[in-house]
Amino acid sequence: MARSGIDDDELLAVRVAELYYDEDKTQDEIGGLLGISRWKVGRLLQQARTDGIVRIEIVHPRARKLGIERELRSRFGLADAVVVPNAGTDAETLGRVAQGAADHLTALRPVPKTLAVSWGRTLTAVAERLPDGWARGVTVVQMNGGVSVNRRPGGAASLAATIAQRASGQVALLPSPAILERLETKQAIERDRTVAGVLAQASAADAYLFTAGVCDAGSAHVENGYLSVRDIDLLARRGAVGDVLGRYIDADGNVVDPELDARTVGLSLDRLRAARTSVFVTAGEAKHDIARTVVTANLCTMVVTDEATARTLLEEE
Amino acid sequence: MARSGIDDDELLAVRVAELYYDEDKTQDEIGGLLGISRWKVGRLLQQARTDGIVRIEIVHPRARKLGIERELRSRFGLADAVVVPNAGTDAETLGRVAQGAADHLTALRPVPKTLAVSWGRTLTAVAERLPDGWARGVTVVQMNGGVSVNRRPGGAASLAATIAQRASGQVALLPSPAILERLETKQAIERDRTVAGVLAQASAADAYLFTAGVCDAGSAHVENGYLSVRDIDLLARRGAVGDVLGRYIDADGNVVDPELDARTVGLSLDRLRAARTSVFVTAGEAKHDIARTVVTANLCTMVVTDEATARTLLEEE
DNA sequence: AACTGCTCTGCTCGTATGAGCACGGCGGTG
DNA sequence: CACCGCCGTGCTCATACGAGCAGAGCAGTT
Repeated sequence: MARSGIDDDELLAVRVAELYYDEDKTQDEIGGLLGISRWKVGRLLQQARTDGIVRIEIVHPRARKLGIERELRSRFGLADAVVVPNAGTDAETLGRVAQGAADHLTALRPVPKTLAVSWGRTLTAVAERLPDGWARGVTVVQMNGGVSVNRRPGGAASLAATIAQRASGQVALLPSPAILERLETKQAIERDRTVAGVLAQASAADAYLFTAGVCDAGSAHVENGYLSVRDIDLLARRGAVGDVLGRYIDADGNVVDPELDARTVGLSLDRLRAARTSVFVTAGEAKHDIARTVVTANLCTMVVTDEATARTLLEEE
Repeated sequence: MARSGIDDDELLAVRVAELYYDEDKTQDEIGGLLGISRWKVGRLLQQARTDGIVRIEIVHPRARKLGIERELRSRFGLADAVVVPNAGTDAETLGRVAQGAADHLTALRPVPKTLAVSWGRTLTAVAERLPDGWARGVTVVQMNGGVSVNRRPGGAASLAATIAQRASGQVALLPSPAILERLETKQAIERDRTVAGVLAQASAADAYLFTAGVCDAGSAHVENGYLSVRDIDLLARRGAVGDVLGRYIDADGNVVDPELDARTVGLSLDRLRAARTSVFVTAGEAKHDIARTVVTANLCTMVVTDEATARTLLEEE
């Protein structure tokens, strides 16, 4: 049998770690027990930690991966990052990420006077988890068109309203479809006083909170009739990896179909890119590609996500 | 959504644990950062450890489960116990247990002058892992009959010889089958000077090293023709859970078939039970039942096994 | 209201621990 | 052989830490 590469010191480190962590002995006691100096015991413990013999893990739904967060910040020049451990199911993971985003938003300083939001299942989950009084007097503004104003709880309007209400603030809804069939209609809607006002407010927001969608037939845009399955297929063929604020982009962050983009109501990606504070929330493997795009194309200043997504982002490019 | 029972202090504990273990901050720093006293930080860390929020794990093939070992000792009044973590496969787990047994044997004090051994795949694995010079001048004696003297390496004889050789000692082989067809033959063999001498030596050994077999058709007794599949079936029907030194016993440790037992060559279970030092080595789920019997029937003073087996033993009876 | 028991807090103090340094052995080099 | 740099060791010293205590709040009881 081939000798495995187990060093003598390594074995000693294991013994020491057992005595220290499992048996709660002091380093001094261990030294006496094993016939080595207490300093060597300390060094072995350090070695055991760096070699991964001793693994310290924080097991909690609200736990965060600070090491990965640090890497994300430095690699992508982000102002902040929140990474939570994956759970057993995607739904649970989404819940954790949403909770992380809610916590992050609550702790965000300076507190935004105006917060622009997009919509989607992810943000709905975030809104649900914001505690009452997470902030005071925040005006919440929709920044892209979407499902109609009075919809089931969980719709775009309800989501924005919930966030505002729990901060005892106002909400400014954008009464417009996400994408219009004709350019002229879109231009007309944008000239509407209400719509123009909301967009102007969104443009001047202190902070942005948004998610991204994947480019597939299950998208909310298809579900709501803004796009057909054929449109999606065509976009994918042209390299689209997903959408941000209803705008479909390729892996480099460029708009795939400028004509379609011109018919899309909402803030421009350039405006988003210029924001001082924009929080991107994403969870799940399906969104890895679009997440990579959002982060590398500098569409956000902060990201909230799960560990698996974060690790994918950090894989050398 | 139902509020989960996550207490405020628990969240704080998670936060504290992250800063302490992931970020290597001091408790004082953390206190300043979170606006609590450093003593509270210390208390939260303790709480986090006892609540299982912080899990410290020693990941190494040679690692041991000292906590479980302690429980085994106190529950069953054992002189010592060695428990190693399970590996991915049964073969690997067996290797770890064997390594644990080899380490334990090497460290055994007082060093036995005479060591009686049984045989089996498990003990073969132990012998392989004993380092040269694990002891000096130990006489190794077989304590039950078995496969013939000169067999493939890994056979009963080779196993005992290996153990002796690596301790620069002598070996005393028991030249006898495990089970004889007729009682008279067995008695005749026992009268043989060599056999009687070896058995007497084994009877007076300072320490015993043995394993147990399960009662199924794959047993070495069937393989070697000492028992037929029908015999095994019959034994199982009469409550046998396995064999120790070739003697089949039920869950309470009683010999199942006295007539068969009388035809079995080797130390009696009572002699084994009376030993001051007897090390029982077992690995794998298949042997859980017989392992429980050996331990509860006081057939050993020390046990070496895997974590899964140990946990099974500790389940309330 | 006064009392009592309970929990939670922040403190004092002795101890355990980690950073940094000086020493000694060891192998390579002129 | 002397020399030198390197690694592993055990030390000094400052500091982080935990045990255990005393006081504050708080609810229930008389």
